[in-house]
Amino acid sequence: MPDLKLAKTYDPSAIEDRIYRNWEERGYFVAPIVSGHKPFVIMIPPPNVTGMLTMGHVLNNTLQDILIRWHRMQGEDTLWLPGTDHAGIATQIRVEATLLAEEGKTRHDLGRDALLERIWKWKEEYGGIILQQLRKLGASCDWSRERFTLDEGLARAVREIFVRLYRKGLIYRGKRIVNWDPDSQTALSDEQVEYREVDSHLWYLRYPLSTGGGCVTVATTRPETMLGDAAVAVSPRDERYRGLVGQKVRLPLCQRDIPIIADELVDPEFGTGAVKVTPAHDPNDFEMGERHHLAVVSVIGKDGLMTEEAPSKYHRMKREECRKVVVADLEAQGLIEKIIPYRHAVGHNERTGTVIEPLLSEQWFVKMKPLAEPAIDAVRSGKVHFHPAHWEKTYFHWLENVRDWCISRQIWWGHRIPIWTCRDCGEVIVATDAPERCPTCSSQRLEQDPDVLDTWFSSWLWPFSTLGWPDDTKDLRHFYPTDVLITGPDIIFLWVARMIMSSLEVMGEVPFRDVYYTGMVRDIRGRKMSKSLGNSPDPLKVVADYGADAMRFTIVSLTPRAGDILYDDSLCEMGRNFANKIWNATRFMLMNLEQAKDFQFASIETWKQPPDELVEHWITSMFFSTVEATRRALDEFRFSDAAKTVYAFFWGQQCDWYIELCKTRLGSATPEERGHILATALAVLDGSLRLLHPFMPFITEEIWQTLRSLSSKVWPTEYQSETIMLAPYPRPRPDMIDRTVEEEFAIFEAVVSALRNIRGELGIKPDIKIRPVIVGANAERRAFIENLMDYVCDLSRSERLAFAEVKPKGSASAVVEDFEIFVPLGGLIDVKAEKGRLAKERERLSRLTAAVRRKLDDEKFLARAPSEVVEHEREKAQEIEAALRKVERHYEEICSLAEEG
RNA sequence: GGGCGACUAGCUCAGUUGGUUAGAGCGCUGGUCUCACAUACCAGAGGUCAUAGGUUCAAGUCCUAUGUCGCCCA
Repeated sequence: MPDLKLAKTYDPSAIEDRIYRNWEERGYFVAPIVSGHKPFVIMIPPPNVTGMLTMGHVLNNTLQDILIRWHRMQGEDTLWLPGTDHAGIATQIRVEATLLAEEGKTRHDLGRDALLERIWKWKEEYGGIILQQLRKLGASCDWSRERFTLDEGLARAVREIFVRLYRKGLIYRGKRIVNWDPDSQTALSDEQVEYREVDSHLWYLRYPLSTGGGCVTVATTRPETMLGDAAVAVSPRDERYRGLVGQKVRLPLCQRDIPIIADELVDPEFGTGAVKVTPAHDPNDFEMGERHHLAVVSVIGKDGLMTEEAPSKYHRMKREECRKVVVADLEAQGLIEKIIPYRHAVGHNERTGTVIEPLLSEQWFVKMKPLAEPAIDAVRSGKVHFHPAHWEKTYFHWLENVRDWCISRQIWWGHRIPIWTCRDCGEVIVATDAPERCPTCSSQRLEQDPDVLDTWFSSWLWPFSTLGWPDDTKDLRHFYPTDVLITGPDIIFLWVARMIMSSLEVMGEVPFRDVYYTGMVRDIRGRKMSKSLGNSPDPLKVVADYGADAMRFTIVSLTPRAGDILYDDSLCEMGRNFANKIWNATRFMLMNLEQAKDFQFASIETWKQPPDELVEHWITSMFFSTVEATRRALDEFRFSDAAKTVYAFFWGQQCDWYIELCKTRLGSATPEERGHILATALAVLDGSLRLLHPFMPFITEEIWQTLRSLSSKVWPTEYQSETIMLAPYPRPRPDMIDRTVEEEFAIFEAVVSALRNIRGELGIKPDIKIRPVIVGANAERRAFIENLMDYVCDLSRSERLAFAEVKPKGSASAVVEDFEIFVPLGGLIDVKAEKGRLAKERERLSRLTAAVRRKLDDEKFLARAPSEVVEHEREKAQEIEAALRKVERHYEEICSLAEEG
């Protein structure tokens, strides 16, 4: 017999780590492969290897774990595959910073191989902390299948798809304007650039006409780039400048003559209608430059400093400084017409915040159009569903306007581009494995492209590369395609859309059927969590303070169906209190168990039929109603509904009513009866624990283990499972649901509530027993109440209820259904309080009556509303009006009593 | 500038295809240490559903406009 003396309050810190260790050691997380079994698979969105756990991760991973545990309990071959991505730029920057701080060296001092060695060492030592942190949440990931985007297997997948796309002509090299990060000294894709509103200025520059007479004024947000101007452009429809097109201006500070051109791209409304054209430093200008065959003058270099193509005065100036100097120089020459404050969007590196420089550069690109079309179809045709569905619009809009993807990065940490060039004959070789010699000239002097690939170029293969692709592995055959993806909408383009594209391209199948987008976790005032605001809670501290179950349950209950989630640590009290409630409900049963005899336990789902006893019949029906509602909510990704449904049952029904009623029953029970009562109560508890397990894995396991160890005799087959993790999730039993019993029980609840209301409102002391009288109950109702008499008395602290034809004088009163309850209070009655009570009730009923009458008096309503609705309104009117008449009579009597008194 | 979303009790949110008396948790007020739990129990107060129109017999729910806030794209 185990120690049943549970602590009075639940202490999660004492058990969570122990339970998790046990789960992991026993291999419960490892996904089995059983032929014929239905698999259920979720791939974790791999966090950065440099990452630390945030509340966003908590939300995201809790939802994944709920689905995973739910399906695992249904006997499916359930795989939740964890891992991290190598976060090319972020990781390299981090190690470089340490290198500089500790040794005063740059990466160039160290060289490529040595730096990579350092990064790997850093990764082994500090990388992937977040995966350790996930264990604290109770995440049931299959750690035996953990992957890293730089693993050899995933590296092969990256090279394989590169080669395939290259050979199909979908990967090409091109010279164009890219998003350049001058700090990290690398290109970025369009999706990695975040546009932020910045308060700046609009500078109006005067460019003198080469012929002498007059100036053209251009407006610009970037005066320093004027050194690289190749033209001035106006709209072809702009009358103001018609005569000037074809003429030239003399570019100040450079003394170059540049043409005035007309181009459709120019917005005549902007500034003066004339704009400067800098093909090397603006994507639109680059396009214009190509159309008009303009010179490309690169005045800003890859290091963010002014180049030698700029006049010598400005060489090696920082771009920010150069702006000031150029403006001052122009000012000195009287060439600044005006400067006005101007707010506009400036591209920043979304991770580091560095201001992006549009720069002409040669890079590798993926041609996206051919990949986008099947990806659009996949969602449009319903092969992939988005939840909430409105994200489909965003997805379509991006894919329909998709631009080519710049995939090369000028850093060292990442997948090296599998392209080699022969130094002797110039042959370009693309291969999955490093070639020995040039296939054309047999030279061994081959040089690999120095660049690496965008980290997302490995992440977009995640759903299948993690399972072994390009090999035909057992895992790939059994687990692909996956089922659900849970992620934030911020990476819908960076990741979700691209996974769909790559999967359709190489697997010919969608990577997942459902995508659930979480909201963003904000602070309680609705602000983004950020380091500088100091408003990001540490999830591990929350776990220490409240318990992982409490945090999980709270965050799931808080997550809305659409929109962000406003979070504060103190909200976790809700989850903590709930865990404590579960703990104490169990404690109650175990404390009573000691006196039970002939204890026979059977899982609630194995019962052949509903119990005969009314209370048990009712709680069984409520339980299976809850099972249905919970499963339906999970099916539809309504996580908070699911959590609240179980909560409402456990607390509102099981604890507030069922257990309270058990107390009454146990009070007068024989030892044999006690055994039966408790076996039923424990069966309901067992069922609700299994229902709750995906949400609160630790406490449910802890209690379940206690239940399991209670008896070696008669256990349901479910208990042959060593863990609740693998016990069956409660199955629906529609035959056990009885709406009639649920409705009947509601009448019982109403009687008790009415009596409690009278006690509470009239301030009747708890130790005074009341003697209620029921008037006007028909034989059926009377029998029903007689049957539940002990319960009513206990819950309302009443003497045995009497039935009468005549109402007792000097009573407080209430109307329930079609009968009346009176509580004679003799001299004790507080007439004023009772008058107030009745007046309030009268008001309420009058308002309702008026509303119903308004409808029933409306001929159009009677004529046009469906007959059921009209009928329903009629019944409602009768009921309410009957109740109102009774309450009015009671009110008058109380008033006359007051006069007598 | 274009698109998307949100607006329901003091706070955070439910409210299924229009039709039971608009709900929950927290907070608040009053009462209880009632033998599982004061992280609890019992009772109560609190909402003209952002605003203005419209459709309909009927609108928190559908349509239009406006406002406020948030996100995405340009």
